Amino acid sequence: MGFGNVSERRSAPPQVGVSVVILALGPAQSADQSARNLGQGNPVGNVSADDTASATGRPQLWLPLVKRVRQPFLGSWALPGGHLRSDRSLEQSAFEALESTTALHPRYLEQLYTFGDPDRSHGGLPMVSIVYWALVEQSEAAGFEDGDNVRWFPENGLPTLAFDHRTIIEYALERLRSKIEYSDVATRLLGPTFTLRQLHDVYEAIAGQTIDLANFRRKMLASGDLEDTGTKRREGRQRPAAVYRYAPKDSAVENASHHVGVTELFAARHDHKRIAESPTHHDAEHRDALSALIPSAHE
Amino acid sequence: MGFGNVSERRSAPPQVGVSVVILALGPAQSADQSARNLGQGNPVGNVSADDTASATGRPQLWLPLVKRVRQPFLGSWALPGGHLRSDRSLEQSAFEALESTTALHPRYLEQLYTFGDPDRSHGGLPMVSIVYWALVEQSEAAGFEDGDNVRWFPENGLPTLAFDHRTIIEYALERLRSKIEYSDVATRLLGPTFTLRQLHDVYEAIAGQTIDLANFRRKMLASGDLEDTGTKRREGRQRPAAVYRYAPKDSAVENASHHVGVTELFAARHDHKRIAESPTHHDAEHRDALSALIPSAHE
DNA sequence: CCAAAAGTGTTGGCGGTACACCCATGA
DNA sequence: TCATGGGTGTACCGCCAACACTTTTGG
Repeated sequence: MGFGNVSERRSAPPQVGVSVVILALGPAQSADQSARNLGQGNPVGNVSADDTASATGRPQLWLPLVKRVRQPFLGSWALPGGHLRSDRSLEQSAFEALESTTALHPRYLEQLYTFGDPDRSHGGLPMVSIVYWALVEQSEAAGFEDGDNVRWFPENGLPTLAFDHRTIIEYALERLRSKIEYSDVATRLLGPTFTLRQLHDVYEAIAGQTIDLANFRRKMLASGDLEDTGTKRREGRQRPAAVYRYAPKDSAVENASHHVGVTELFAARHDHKRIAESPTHHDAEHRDALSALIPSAHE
Repeated sequence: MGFGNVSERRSAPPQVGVSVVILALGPAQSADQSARNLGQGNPVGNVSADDTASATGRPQLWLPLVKRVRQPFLGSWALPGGHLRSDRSLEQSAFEALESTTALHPRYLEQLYTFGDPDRSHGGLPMVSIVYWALVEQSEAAGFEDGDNVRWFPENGLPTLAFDHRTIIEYALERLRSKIEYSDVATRLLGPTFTLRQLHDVYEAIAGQTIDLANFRRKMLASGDLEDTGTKRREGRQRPAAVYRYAPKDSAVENASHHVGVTELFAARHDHKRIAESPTHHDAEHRDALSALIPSAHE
């Protein structure tokens, strides 16, 4: 493939693209399905321990991928993305890449990392990829209808991916696992209301480990960020559970950057950490629908 | 300045640059000096000798800036940086930008964020800036010698900065404050060996709050990542303190991704969080001196 | 030259909070 | 079977205090 000789490629500025890792909760996958999809991809991080998760019907992360229509990696699955236009912000570009892939509305959008090593192009032009990750609301099977070149895959059953997209997805999952510990991202994967059991299952699914339900319940209720809607919801055929809504108290005045105990210093806490991944745009004067998805809007 | 018409600029790919926020410990600044600097953005250079440093005791963060030699923002201070070449990795580019600014050796290098909003160019060409942040070893005054177009500024006495570089620096400081809670970045600001008092002062300086010395000592020693060198060092003229070296046990085999209690899930811990900011290059086969600075190298 | 003072290094204890683990009750 | 609440033991941390070691200072 002739993309010019070495010196030309060295002097030319790299291409800039924006890609998105889109994550949503989906049904648990049975063991054999998982085995089929796993193929030879050999998933890395995922803890061996609990295949019981699928048995219990615990939800699972799914993500949409698109089939490449050109070389290199023609026919391989890849992250949704597109070129960066000079008149678009990075968030807008990521949002557009997301919209063109799934009809679902993102409830969270955050920059993940920028990949730009020269050897990641694998025969293509040198490419800098600014990668975002997004959370979309749980879609009951309906949202998982696959388009022509779009297909949803379970997180532990990914196909062979183009470029370094496998690494990127693993990194996005790490970020999600990390961020669920101190932010409200878990609620972004559910609908506007949910039961504590649902929230608990999401935490367990993403963390990949069991979490004591009693302590989880106590902690969530004690956080003051959950509001009882007063209604009840029945998941199975047992006793209905109380339905909650995520409604952070904020209070905005009191917790600006006051005395943060040493506890906070060693054990990260909500407010302190939320800004860790995205800059605070102090000078932003207008918040539109897009910026409401971006974590900096919470500060 | 004719950069072409709107449609040309819209269709053209944006420029890609790599900038670095370089941080180092330096002497503390007295109150009036900092007030003076904050006032009209007039730097001190190295006027403030170490008398105030030893007086107030607690060290402070300093960072080098370069004076712009072209429009826009000609004459303003800005972050060190340069254009991204297609044959350089992002880390290499950041490292080169760092090297061209200060003779100090970085002990830490991590991608911070990528800024690419169209309105940040302020009359220049649209520019995507991939920003890294670096920690260099404490330099006793000697390292703070200013070059022609390079000058060190204390973190709380920054001049007026070009573009959105002020925001970027604030974000880097947030990242540092956040990361000091669960990683070893504090040791990167000190030399290879240090007393617990020194380490404690760094934590207090960055966190901006007092930390109980007894608990700090207990926690640090209990972490198992500090190794007693056996030697003693005297800071003032009192009893000498034990000198430690950062030497993580790692053990690599045992702590891969085992049972992480719910404690870890809500209160972030070392190993779990360390990967939160930078991807793990599972396929990297060769680690050179540069990659030893990158957090992923610790995984 | 010696003793007390001064200043920091180092260790221990007490109390409160948060979490792991376990149990009880009721729908 | 699951929702909801409670209970106990342990580990960590904020806070306070005591002791150990080295130098300075006043006789």
